[in-house]
Amino acid sequence: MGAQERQQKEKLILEASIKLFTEKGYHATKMEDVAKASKISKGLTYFYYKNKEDLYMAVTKKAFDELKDVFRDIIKIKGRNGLDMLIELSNNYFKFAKNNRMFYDAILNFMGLVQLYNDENLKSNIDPLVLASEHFQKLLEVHHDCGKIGTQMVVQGIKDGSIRPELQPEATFYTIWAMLVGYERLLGPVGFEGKEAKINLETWKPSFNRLLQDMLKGTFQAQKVQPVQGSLF
Amino acid sequence: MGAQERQQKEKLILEASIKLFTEKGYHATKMEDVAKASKISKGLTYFYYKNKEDLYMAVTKKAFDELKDVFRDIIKIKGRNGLDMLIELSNNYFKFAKNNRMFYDAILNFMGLVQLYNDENLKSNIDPLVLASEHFQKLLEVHHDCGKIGTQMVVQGIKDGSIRPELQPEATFYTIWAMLVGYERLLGPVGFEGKEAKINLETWKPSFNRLLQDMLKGTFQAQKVQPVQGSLF
DNA sequence: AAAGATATTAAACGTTGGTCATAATTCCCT
DNA sequence: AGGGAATTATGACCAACGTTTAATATCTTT
Repeated sequence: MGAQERQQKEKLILEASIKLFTEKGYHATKMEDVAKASKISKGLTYFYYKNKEDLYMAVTKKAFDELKDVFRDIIKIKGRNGLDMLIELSNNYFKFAKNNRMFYDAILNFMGLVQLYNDENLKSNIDPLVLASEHFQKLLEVHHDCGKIGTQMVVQGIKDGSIRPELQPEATFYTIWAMLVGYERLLGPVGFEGKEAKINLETWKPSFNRLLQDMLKGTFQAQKVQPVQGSLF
Repeated sequence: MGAQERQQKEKLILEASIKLFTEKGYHATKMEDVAKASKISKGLTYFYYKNKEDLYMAVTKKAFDELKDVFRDIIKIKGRNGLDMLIELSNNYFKFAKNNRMFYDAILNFMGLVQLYNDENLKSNIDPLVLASEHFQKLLEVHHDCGKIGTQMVVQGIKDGSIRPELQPEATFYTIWAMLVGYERLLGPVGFEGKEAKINLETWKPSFNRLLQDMLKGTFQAQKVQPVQGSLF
């Protein structure tokens, strides 16, 4: 069995675990379930992955890859200005979070891990085996890849005039991404009843797009807007 | 032992667990550790809390209470306009997340749970014992309390003229909160090296405050800003 | 084909969340 | 006060599950 076949087998286990994690969640999925679904013995999973959490890191890597595809699908289409790209990105980002919840949760979980990782006092809370694992290390390398693509969109927008030139591309994009993270987590599930309208991610989108435009084009100004639900700015 | 003393004992267990969760994290803290620290037997902890996760829900409730105090401390000081309140709130929010990481993580974890809870397909992923627990139910009731206080700040701002009157207070506040959530999670740990400056939560704050003002006052407009680090808008 | 490296298994281990039978303590009624 | 019911408390026990290990099979190389 060469490196090729080994990768094949790793992939088999990985995909079985993705299926199970998605269906039942991380905790409800037992290592034996993964083994059974991969048609191997339980022990062998520990030959390919250091432990359950390491396996989850591999899943997380896959999650970032998928998210990166969302970013790439947008930037690869030519003939659109940067601002429009960012607006579509935001829509697709929410779609991704909704349709790939397990992946998205893995990404957020990793962001939490990074917080521990960057705090010397808390680093010890991370399982040493995970810390040392190649999957985790790889994630530390690549978890800004999406940010890099997004930054390109801002650069593009500045070039084509759809975004104010005095903005710092990288910082600007991370600001937008931070908004997306917050919106999804806080408003995605809420759907609470405001006094004037039902508020949820769907009714919010127009407001968000508007905010984005105002921020990036610098055209924000007080104006009469109809008090229609979702029309925040 | 009346209801009073029962509460006392619950509190004892709760505080022991808070201490341990904070020190070692949820998973590294064993129920026996909690029992030992509370000077009771392990079995008894299951008399007062349905299971470990239920105990964690009680901790989460405490976390929300603490966060609510942050909100209240700001609104109770009179003589400031709504916009200034929101700006100070954002500063204190980040401080809270940093200085009470375990609590803050509990809050974010609960937000994730709410996502499952509101999706009929995923509701079953929540432990039935937790679903039925009074602590979880209570959380469902109160987890918007902070939002209500924040909304009051916007209302106040509209009244005193520091915030544009056409904004919907509730929707506006949740937009701000969503930003805070995203900033903290995404940028808090990052501290990455941008091309022009080191970017982290600290250098970001001025930009964020500026963004807040522009959004709420409607004074956003293209203008020359020095390309100083952190001065995004 | 022997030696060595790699892959695979089944069984065993150790930890730990959760349960249970039982005991101690408190409460309440006559 | 006495006795029985209700409550509070214990710690041994169990089952589940992540992880390890020792033994075996398979492939690779020389």
